Order: sequence, then structure tokens, then C-alpha cells
Amino acid sequence: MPVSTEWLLHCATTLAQLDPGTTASAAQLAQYYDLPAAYLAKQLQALVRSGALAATTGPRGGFRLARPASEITLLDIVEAVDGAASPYECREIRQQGRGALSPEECRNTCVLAEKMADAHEAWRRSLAATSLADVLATLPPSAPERTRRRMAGAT
Amino acid sequence: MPVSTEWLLHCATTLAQLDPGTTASAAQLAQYYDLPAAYLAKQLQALVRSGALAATTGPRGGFRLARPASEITLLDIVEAVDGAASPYECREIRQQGRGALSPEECRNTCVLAEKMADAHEAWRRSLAATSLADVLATLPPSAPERTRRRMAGAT
DNA sequence: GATATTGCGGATCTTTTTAGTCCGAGATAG
DNA sequence: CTATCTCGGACTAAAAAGATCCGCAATATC
Repeated sequence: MPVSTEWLLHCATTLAQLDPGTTASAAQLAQYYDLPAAYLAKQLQALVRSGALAATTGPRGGFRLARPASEITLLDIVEAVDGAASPYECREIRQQGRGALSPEECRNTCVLAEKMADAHEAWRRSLAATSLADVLATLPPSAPERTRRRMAGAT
Repeated sequence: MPVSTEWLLHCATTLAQLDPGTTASAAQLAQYYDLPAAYLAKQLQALVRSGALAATTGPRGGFRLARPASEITLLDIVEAVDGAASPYECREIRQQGRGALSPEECRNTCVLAEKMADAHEAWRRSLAATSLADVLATLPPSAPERTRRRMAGAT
């Protein structure tokens, strides 16, 4: 899992603390967390494509949440960056070699692939259970204003 | 996640169907699933190191389960191949850059890292809930004997 | 209307991981 | 005791992913 996953989780949390209608540019966010600006910008695009963020170009442009923070889950962000595919891929080796099963016996999906898919679903459910609003609720009440203040002064 | 994960899940399931005390060599298993023998042997070693399999060298040697099938979970196998580390790694970027939090504010772990760890734990729990014995229980009753028969004739 | 600023996408380079091969150490059977 | 069969770990290519850079389109400001 790339390091940019952490970057975007934090950036989305930061954007969720801005006043509605306010945007933050990629350069601002990069400076806020001391990250390589070019690469961060590229990853932010993935979140725009996924529909979690919205972007406006031109001067005073930047990124903002595309939906209320309560409707953006950690899963939305993680899958936008890392892809939604399961890491385990069943290649049906049970149908190959000396021990090959007949096609008829393979009508139902492989038990092992099924269990791996179950685990992946458990992982997804866990991440989908937390929204950005939930994350903000755990921060001290003074956090949003400080974030806005520190963000405003950046380039 | 490497393709060898699938290989070893299936190989372990196969070994679980052998009579106690019987071993299967890497060459036999490779032939059984039509896999590159040398590379499979390398991956089987990881399972030996993790303690899930036991190996005996010399003529008539090979691999066998190191414990009863009911005490080997899918998680044991997956983590032996793919490593036990969580794919998400918190690098504490909240302490860097313009928005850096004070060390005192970082006494408790980052909320995002916590949620990601929770998801990983959910994934592990799901895999740990299934043992090789559970997998065998889903197969038709005739499966183990056929597996032994087809395995016996191999090189 | 010109200019500067910002996001967007493609092409490129580097690094890491994966896939695969090979030869040596050790143990068993005869 | 010897020959053969097995695992064991080191070594080498290949592919994928990470990370970076540059030019293009769009928009608000002056």
C-alpha cells in the first residue's frame, strides 16, 4: 500500500475542516504536511475522479469535498488511491495439472477464493463504517479553526 | 499479493488430505498443480519457517502439516507467504510541515492509523476464523481419497 | 482582453517487488 | 559406506509499481 494513502487520508481530513466553499490548492496541502507537491497533486486527481473531491482550476482554485463529510468514508478514499480490486486473485489452479478438477466440479467458486473474498469484504466494511465526520468528531473542538488559520497563510 | 499465495493455500489443503505421516515432495505438488517446481519449493520453505509445515529431507522425504489441520488457519498460511505486516504504515505526517502538531498532542495514536489498523484486524480475524479442517469439510467426501490417489502416482 | 495561477493528463525514469533458476548441505535407503 | 534424493538458501532476470516531470486546458483577476 503506497505512502500516498496516508497523505490523502490526512488531506481529506484537512479539507473537511475548511469552511464550505473554501478550497485548498495542492501546493497548500503539500506545504501543510511537507510533502512532494507534484506527486501529491497527481494523487489528488484520483480522488477527484472517484467523486470524493471536487476541483476548480484557475487562480484561487483548488480542492474541496464533493459531498458532506458524513458521506465520505475512509473506504472511499483508500479505494480511490489504491484501487478497489481485491489483493488476492484466484487463477483457478485447481483446474490445472495432474490433480485438475473437472469443469463440472468447478461450478461453484473455489472455497479458498471465497474465504479470501470474505476477508476482503470484512476489511472494506470496517473502513466503510467510519466517515470523515466521525474522524472530525474525535478531534478537539479547537482543531478546525486552527487548521483553517494555518492553511490560510500558505502559498 | 503474489500468485504464490494461491499456490500455497491449495498445497496446504492438499497436504491436509494425506494420511498422517505421509509426505509430498515439492516436485509432486508442483506436478499436481502444474507449477514451476523450483519456485514452489522456495515458497514452501516460508511455510516451514513459520511453523505451519514440517519438512524431511532425503529419499522419500517431503512436506507435511506440522500441526493438526484444525489448528492451521488460512491466516497462518497467508501471513507466512505475504508477511504479517499491515499494508498501511503510519509515518506521522501530522507532525510535519506547516500544520505540524505538537508532540504532546500526538501522545495518543493518530485516529486514521487506528482505523486502518482496525480494518486490518478485521481482515485477520476473518482469515483466522477458517482452518484447513474447515476447508476440508466443504469438499465432497470422496475428495481426500482421490487426492491421495492422484498424488501417489507422481514423480 | 491579456496574464497569471491552478488543475489535468500523458510520457518518462527509478525503485521495489516478484518470478524464476541454480547449486550446495544433509539425510535416508540400500 | 555410498549413491541418490530431498530440502535449503543464495543468486539472477523481469515486471510492476512508485515517483517525477513537462506541456495543455481552464478560469479568475487586473
